[in-house]
Amino acid sequence: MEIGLSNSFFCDVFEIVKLVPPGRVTSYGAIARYLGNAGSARMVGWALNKCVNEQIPAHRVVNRNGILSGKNHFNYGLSMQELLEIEGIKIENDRIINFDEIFWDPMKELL
DNA sequence: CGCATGACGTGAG
DNA sequence: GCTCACGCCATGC
Repeated sequence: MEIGLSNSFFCDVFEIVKLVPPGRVTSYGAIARYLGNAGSARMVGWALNKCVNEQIPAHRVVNRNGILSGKNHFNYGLSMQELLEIEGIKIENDRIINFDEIFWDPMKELL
């Protein structure tokens, strides 16, 4: 499995996602901005898609609306919603209820 | 090489 | 507050 792009960005995304505490979630844009790729949030999602490793809690990463946009690609056996609910996150209609409360911003937390 | 698509986000109307 | 349009970078055809 060879990665045809800068491993820095790739690895950084994984690092951030791994650093996300249980019961908390972050957004693609937040990660992208933290990595200096503000506006290129798509690259974050793209990276996660390539990441496909159970070691990466990608279920803690959602879009800015707190919607499980990538639940379709998140086929690890359990649904994205299931995993999030296990961590105590309430979800309804593929959307995080208290998204504002459990939101974890790397810029603010890791700063 | 150009066009369309995608786990997104921001700006304008 | 919501909808439409554009930008972003990489991949696929």
